[in-house]
Amino acid sequence: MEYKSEGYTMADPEKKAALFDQLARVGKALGNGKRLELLDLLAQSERSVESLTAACGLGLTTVSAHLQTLKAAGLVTTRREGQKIHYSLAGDDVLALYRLARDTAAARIADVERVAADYLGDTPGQISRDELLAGIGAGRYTVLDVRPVEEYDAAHLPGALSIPIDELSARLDEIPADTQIVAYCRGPYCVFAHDAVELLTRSGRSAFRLEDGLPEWHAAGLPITSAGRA
Amino acid sequence: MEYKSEGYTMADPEKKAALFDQLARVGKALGNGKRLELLDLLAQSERSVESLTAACGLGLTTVSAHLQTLKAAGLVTTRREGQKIHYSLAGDDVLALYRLARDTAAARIADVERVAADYLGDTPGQISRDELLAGIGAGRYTVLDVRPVEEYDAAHLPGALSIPIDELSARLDEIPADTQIVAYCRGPYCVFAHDAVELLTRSGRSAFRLEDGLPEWHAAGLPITSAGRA
DNA sequence: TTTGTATTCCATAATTCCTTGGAATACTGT
DNA sequence: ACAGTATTCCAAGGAATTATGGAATACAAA
Repeated sequence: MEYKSEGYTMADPEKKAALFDQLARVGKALGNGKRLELLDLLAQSERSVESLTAACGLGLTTVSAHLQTLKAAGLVTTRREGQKIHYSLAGDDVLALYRLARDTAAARIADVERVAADYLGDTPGQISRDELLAGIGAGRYTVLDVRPVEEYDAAHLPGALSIPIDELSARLDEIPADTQIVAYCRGPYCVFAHDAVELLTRSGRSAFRLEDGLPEWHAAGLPITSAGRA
Repeated sequence: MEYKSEGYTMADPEKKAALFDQLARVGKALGNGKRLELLDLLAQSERSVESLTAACGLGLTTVSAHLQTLKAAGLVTTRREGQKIHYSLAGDDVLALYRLARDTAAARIADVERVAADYLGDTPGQISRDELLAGIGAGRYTVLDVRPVEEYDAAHLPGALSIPIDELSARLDEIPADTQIVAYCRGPYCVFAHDAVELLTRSGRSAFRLEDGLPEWHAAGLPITSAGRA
């Protein structure tokens, strides 16, 4: 019994529990794999419920319910345009929170590495943001964005070429010859750049994967190009 | 149907789900009020299961189960000493994660403010870390640590005086006369400093609350005094 | 106003989480 | 070895979460 009962006036333990239960709502929102997938998508660009549904393998109403949970936790906001409602991250602090939770899991849970390797396959040659920045200055690389066009349109690395991964094999000739290629995608747990590098390498090109995706580039304070809407 | 089906080779959605489920384990661990209370305590100092049980109003086995969850998520580690097992945060990154989740909730969920006010009572006069640092240099303040002695022993602000909140009314005479008092405790959602300031003010002293607690001071990279064990 | 579409609300079943006593385990200290 | 203590494991009931169709809502477009 090291600790006294702290019984000078004794703060109400029910009120304390109510407070921490409220604070836990953010954790709860982060505590579901499908919701993390949704956040990962929203970290790229705002998207409608329908579009998110198509991308994550759940029913429409289920996705809507998850989005309600995220919204109630203050992690996402909505904007109406025409008859669609576009969800987006509520701010850069939310992106930071998502990344920190994800990276903490990766750093401290041994299983993550195993499951990630199982999903992503072999790790291709990678370069860091710093290496890419240096290489861009020297004109050494062609930077390739292999995400869906909508995400490229929302924001992309300056000077990046957009060829979505599912069109890559048919559009190889658009990539300047005799350059090294650096492909990037949504982030460290996105398969697109892995697959792109594999395909490019099989086609005889010299290709690398940027070790992080666009959200991490943005979070690092590096410049991005965004079309800006209308 | 904005997004193509991404069906070039189609990564296995089950493996993707398995990966994000793993990443979600950290969020799950943060998604329970009682576990947040435990983290808040562990942010002060390492503690045994028994000691945590006394402090949080749950059964021993319940606390043990929560600690297992936190440990499985990699957020805490254990150290045996004698017959007790001491739990502590796994690292400063875990503290950063806890703080970011908590502060995000506070910033983005309106209810938090209301429930916090209900628990903490009236907000006393507060000063920031910067103001305190400036004032210490000028010898203007007596810094008062009102947490339990064990937490003070683990780490405290340089030069702070230790008087636990439940002994404060009996030990008022230990506080140097004719100085302003700055009381601090576990953090923004701890009542101790609120109560201390109220008691001191009623006793005719000039007292303020440091707006954050020791963990935030430490996280800001400011110096602390720790006894070091043994 | 009417029609059509995107999204949310509701009810429900399957699953997982929380809490708890009692039993089992892993040590320490003698 | 033996007794004692701190902690974890186990089983079980109750509560909360998740996924899902069908109905209701909130708009926009005509």
